[in-house]
Amino acid sequence: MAIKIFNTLSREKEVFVPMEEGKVKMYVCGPTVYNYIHIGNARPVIVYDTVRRYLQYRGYDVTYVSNFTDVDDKIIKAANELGEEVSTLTERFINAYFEDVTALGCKKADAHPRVMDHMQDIIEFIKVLVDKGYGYESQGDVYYRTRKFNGYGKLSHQSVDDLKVGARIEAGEKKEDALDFALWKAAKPGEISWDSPWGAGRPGWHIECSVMAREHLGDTIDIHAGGQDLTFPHHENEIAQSEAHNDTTFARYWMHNGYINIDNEKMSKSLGNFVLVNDIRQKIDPQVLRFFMLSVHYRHPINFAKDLVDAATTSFERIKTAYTNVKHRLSTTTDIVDAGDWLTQIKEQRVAFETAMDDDFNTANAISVLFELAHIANIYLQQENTSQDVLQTFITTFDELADVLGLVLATDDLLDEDIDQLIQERIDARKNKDFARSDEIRDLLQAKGIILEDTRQGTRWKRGSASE
RNA sequence: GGCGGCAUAGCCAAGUGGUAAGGCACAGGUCUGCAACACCUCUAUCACCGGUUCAAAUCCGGUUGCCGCCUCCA
Repeated sequence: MAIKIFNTLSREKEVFVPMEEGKVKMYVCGPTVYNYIHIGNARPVIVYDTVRRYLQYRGYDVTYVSNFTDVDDKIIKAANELGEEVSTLTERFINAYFEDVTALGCKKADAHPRVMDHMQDIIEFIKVLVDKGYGYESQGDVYYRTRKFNGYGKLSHQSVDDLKVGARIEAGEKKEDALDFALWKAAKPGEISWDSPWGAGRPGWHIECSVMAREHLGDTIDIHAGGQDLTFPHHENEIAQSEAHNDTTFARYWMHNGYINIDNEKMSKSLGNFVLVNDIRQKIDPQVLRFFMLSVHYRHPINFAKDLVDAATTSFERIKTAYTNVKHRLSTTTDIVDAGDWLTQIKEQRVAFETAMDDDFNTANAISVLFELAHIANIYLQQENTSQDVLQTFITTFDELADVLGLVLATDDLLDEDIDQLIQERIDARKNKDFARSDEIRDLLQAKGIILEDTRQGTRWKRGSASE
């Protein structure tokens, strides 16, 4: 089965065929680092990390690049307000970014290029655009001549004339056309700036991605991804810049993820409903956040609300419990019986998982396969005798499929000595039918977040939320 | 004005022509010393109207409601 990707360019699911067999070049637009990231920023990071993981699971050698925008108006503003150097500020939030997304189970990209480090490349790139007639200087600014580029509007499926209706024309316009956008902005007094053939200034917002994608991945990349809102103008402009410069296709597959709402409202500063990953992950298990995000198809909107996250916590728990219970059985029994058709059943689930992921990374369905696997495992655990082979295959399958989603089902299995002792004491108490003492210990441990479950194979425990 | 998305059970959410996955919650039952975990059973004709078809949640037309982009934005 082939992987299909919904390509914004064609607005259709297309069979994914990378340029070079077995290799995928992928670029994901990263954050502007002037604050902690919010959960809306986190969605693309999680989604495309999952895309990458699945491509790797499928055997592709993936080169994954995601940038940091560390030169920008908002950054300059924030730095001024805090009386901080721009680079100090960005360094701080880049570190925070890595902490946040690592907690969310995202692997680092192969490269995390920054605008600061590509200033010369950017200037060279703009020079070429100017030489080719796609760029023009105007009072220290350099603009891109959108009407000169034939394909302008092909990603957002808008004609240049339709776009023009909505374009804002500011007073003192220095552009030839309202649709033109800045490649280079002249520095205002006191601002951080770099020397260029057009005077001191800094890059426009869109040029960085064109340049860094090219520097790290080449003229053409396989997958370019980002949030839905980047389609226009950001990605449209990237195409205009790169294709005018490189004389070839910039990105072959464009992926765009949907938005996150908070309690059914758009997350916005005016509503004051921003949810920072850094805050929320102190309260909600980041693994649950990831599970929650992946439980909805990436192109659909997600509504972030406490009730829904609570439900996700319980749901995710079901899978983890099944996993833990299989492990418990594996460690407490040595029964050897024939595997029967169980291995086939497990295999079927793996195939179902792949089918779901092949279909434009349908993680919602992939997760439902995990539930199905958990269900089958639970039924298997009811068997009098089990096969080590089957149990182990359950574990391996759980591990591998969950890993594609960046989820970890294993929990640490170390207990404090005194807790271990209490569990032992309770086992003895139950043998002696001293249920009063037995229940007392169970309540005591539950208060500490240890949940006990008695089974035919003995007492097992798991961590849960500590009850008060 | 242009482009696009969404509307599926109490809640969340898949499904885009063949008669509604999965999860949470609820109810009944089994298991258990009790419980927990789990298992079994029960819970929808898919916003509305019309059309195409042997057959539509799924295609076409229309209506209503919500949302996004066109301006910094994941």
